[in-house]
Amino acid sequence: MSLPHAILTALLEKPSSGLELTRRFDRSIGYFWSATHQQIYRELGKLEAEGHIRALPSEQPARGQKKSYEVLPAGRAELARWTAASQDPKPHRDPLLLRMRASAVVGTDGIEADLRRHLALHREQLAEYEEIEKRDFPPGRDTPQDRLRHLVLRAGIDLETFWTQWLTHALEEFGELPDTGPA
Amino acid sequence: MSLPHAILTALLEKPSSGLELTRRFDRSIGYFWSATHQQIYRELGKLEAEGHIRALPSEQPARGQKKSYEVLPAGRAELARWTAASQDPKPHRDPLLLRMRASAVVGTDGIEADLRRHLALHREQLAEYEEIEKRDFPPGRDTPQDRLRHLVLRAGIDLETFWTQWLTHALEEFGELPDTGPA
DNA sequence: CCAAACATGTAACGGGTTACATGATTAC
DNA sequence: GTAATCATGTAACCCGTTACATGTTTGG
Repeated sequence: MSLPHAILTALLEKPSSGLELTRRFDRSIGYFWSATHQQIYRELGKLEAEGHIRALPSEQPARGQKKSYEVLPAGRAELARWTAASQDPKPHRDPLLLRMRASAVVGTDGIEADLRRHLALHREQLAEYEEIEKRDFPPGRDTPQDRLRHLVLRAGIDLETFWTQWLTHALEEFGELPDTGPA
Repeated sequence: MSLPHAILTALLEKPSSGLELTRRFDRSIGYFWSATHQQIYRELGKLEAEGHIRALPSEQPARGQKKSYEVLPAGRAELARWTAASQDPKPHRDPLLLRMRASAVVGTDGIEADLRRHLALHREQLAEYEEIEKRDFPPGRDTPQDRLRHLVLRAGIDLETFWTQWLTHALEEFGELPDTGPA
């Protein structure tokens, strides 16, 4: 039950249409909660039906017409409730680690190239985050809001740093590993 | 499409019944791919229908009776294919980071306690991983398989280390943060 | 014998993914 | 005017989650 709350947060930061939300989910918010436009439209419908958001009065007939939403007090209250509620951490699910474990059984042929590809992708993402940090959080001015958002970005940076280091280490091991074909 | 491959890996490491698999998914494999017994039974049925695994010949009538499976050559081939195939990294989805971002908008009331709880949980998990490392990967003896499995465990250790550090840092910030009520 | 634990399932639901459909606006 | 793009939506499928059902073995 996180998508509706991700949308409420985004709409509180700035009222938007479905497609604008989709674009924002490809950038900042999407860095730790992604969503496709289909999910977003479906969820916007639900949130409106529940009285958590409403369409800004311009009353277009619908299809093909831009429709912007804003958060209602009930929506803000629901978001505050959810944010403060205790939630158990969900177990990770990482296909790449699974493949590493599988390769210990069926052999490492072919996986090394993909490790390199992932390493390149994580390096790109890391560079992008660091660019954002430089641009949006220069030393000095920090409101409490800034500091919270910076913390979230730091999580992204540190996670990407971890992956680049781990993948580098893994590839070093592969260099020394005698080629294990299928057992 | 990872669960069937997680099961194939587990069965190759050691033929097992559904419940035994469920227990192993609560331990080692579950550290990066969790699954409930319902998922596992559903998937075992599919894998058997596809000819990737078969029940070990003891031919019990079914309900309440233990039924063990082993991997067939077709299953091993499918696992090798999947392991070597290129896969895009899936975007993260982390509710806690989402809540941090939401708390920048609706206020931080209530979230601090949950951050402490998560910190304690990640510390526990980290200690457990380090225990496993000490027990299963003593310095010295390392077959290629050992080194691959150790790499996977290191990923778990480093990820938990990241989270404990990040949460500690976040809680320090909270100590200095003037209480931001709902804006 | 009865309760607890073991062991295998079924059913319903919800969210995420993919493919497709359709109307409006803009650029050439 | 027509092709590309913008914008909103529908439909189907798969997987993960939760609740429940049912039979078997073991311990007291």
